[in-house]
Amino acid sequence: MTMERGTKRKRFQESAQSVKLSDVAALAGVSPATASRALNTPDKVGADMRERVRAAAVKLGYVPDAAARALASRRSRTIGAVVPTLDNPIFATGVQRLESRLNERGYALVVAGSDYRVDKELRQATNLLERGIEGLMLMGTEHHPSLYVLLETRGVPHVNTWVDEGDAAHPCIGFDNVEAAVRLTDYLLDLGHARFAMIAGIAEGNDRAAARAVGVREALARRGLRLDDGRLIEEPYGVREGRDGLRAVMAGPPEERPTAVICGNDLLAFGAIFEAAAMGLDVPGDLSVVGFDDTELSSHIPPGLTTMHVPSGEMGALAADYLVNRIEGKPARHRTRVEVRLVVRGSTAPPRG
Amino acid sequence: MTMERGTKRKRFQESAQSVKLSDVAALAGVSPATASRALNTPDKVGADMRERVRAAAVKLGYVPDAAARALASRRSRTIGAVVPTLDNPIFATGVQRLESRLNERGYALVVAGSDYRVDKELRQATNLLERGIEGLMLMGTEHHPSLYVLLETRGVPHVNTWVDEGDAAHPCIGFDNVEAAVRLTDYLLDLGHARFAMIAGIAEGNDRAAARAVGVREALARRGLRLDDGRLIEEPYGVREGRDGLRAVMAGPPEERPTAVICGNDLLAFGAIFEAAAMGLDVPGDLSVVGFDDTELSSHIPPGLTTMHVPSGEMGALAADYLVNRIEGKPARHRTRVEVRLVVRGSTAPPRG
DNA sequence: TTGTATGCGTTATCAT
DNA sequence: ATGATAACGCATACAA
Repeated sequence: MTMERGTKRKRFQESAQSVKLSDVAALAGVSPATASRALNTPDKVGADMRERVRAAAVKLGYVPDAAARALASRRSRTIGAVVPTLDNPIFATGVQRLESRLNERGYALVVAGSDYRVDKELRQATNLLERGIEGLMLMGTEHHPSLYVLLETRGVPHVNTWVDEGDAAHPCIGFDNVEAAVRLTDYLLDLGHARFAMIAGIAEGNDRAAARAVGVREALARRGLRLDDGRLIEEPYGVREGRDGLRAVMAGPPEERPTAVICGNDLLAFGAIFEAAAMGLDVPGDLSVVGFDDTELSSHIPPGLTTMHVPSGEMGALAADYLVNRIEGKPARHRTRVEVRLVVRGSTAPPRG
Repeated sequence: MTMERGTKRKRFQESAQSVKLSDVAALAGVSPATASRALNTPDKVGADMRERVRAAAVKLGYVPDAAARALASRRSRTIGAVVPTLDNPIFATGVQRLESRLNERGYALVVAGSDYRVDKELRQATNLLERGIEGLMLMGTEHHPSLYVLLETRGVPHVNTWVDEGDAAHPCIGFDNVEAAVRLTDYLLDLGHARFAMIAGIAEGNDRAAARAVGVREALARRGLRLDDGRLIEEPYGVREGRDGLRAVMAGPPEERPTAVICGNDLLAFGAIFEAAAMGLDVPGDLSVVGFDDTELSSHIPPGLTTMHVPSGEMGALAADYLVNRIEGKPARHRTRVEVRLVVRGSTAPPRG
């Protein structure tokens, strides 16, 4: 007994098989090649043809297979982003705008988190690269060396955001964190403050946090001042941590305490403000507090947080445009600086005396 | 003159050609099939073979082509999420944990935003589907009808999060927003409040926001109370909007004003608290304010926000597990409820009198 | 355990 | 302007 089989049969999983381009072509009575053209490059095909194919596609509910398309065209129309975490609202805003702009340009976004660790960042980026991303958005300038060679090797465009690399070693969209911190500190110095403390972010694995601390020290040094022992503490970005941090840097006899506390970001500053209140300290009467980033709450929280505004969303959108332009061979600025600006609100005042 | 040509040559773009599996196989002196197995299913191959291939892969810097792999295996190891926006920190946290868990399980995440619009949600989901996602996380229960048929047709697992669908029409991970709002309102009622106002989220395109308003009304109705004219206002989620909202619902003569304001989420509640202070109202002395979600700031902001805690991160992680389990044929609970709990802090007090 | 052959669905080359 | 047809790089059914 001979077993007859069709020439074509499903070989692997039977798959709730969806309609493919050849089905559309068949229904429209054209070749797959023409169907492909009708759908992707409508102007390179006759008007009637175009419509027949389109109609067939709609009728069958045709959905192109991205994998096949990517394999054949070597284009995934997907870009990747690896960010420290989405838990910081300021990063979330950046990713939000990145996706939004990417979407407008016809690209999808794959995100991955690094937890502020260069090794995990490398793993995640490798992962995304394997998945065929055509561009990569990174945060900061401090990356695993292997990451750059990987990117170079595969010829995948990338941008470092939240930083402005003076040597232009890599494409970047951002600002000089050192200089921004200097400006913030200068503002406080000009107000007359002389005793400072800083609640910084964790420098390890976070060049922006490190740079901000450097900027503060630099500005103080220029005026012959410094952060005394115990007046600089590093904390993970968070409100709870800001409270802890404030308590730590306010240790010691009242007359030696700082009159101004500079926080590595606004979350820390919120915590510092809350803790100051809990300690019976008046902000800005007894203590000035400044932050960094400028989140939605910063302008509303009493007494209003003086902070350095960082255009997070703008950087996300610019990163999207940069990457897509590079991918599509359009002109793209290698280095673009965004404006950070000091926003003065109620949390600062000249020291008494 | 005859033009001789090699049997194999590059046909399309010359492409900074990366090394492919066959290269690795050649170097290792095995067939591509064996190389594939050595890399993907190490246990189905000899130990020495395994090592030789691995070494060759490393030496050549082999990076698999996800598109080809996806096409051949019909597996992308990618899941998608379409969320209203990443700008709400509570959503960002959910996505963060989703990605984190997905990563642990070997999957990547593609995110897209819907801006609270079902039509955009459909477009985005379609997009992700075309890109080969194997699972989809959605928020809420109100989706475009076509979305469900699409998902059904392609046989792609999905979950609705932030909701608990009583009829179990679709897989879900979340809680009953109506009931949660009832509990929150009951708490206020038990305290003795009798004049209420609500600053709700925009119900259009947001079933969670709508459900919360329903819950508030329901709880009030059970005690013979209601939201008087002008005491219910819808605002987009935001601090600024919370301020505006408070001003609106506090209109009228003092003796008719509400003693309790229920906010659709914590951002609105923050705004309400700030605006109350600006109006010279003491919270909770003159006015009780409650929120919904419980963000990082809620426990720190003076006087402490009474709110319904929503385990956003947990839902993200559970969604990841659900989707991956479904994809990999492992058992997965169709409907899982997460616990929301009332967190009482300083922003509420019995009305005077 | 390993090799051989084929097909995944699409785009692009070439000829018409 | 349209149609054949060969890759794209990999994983799998099947034979050995």
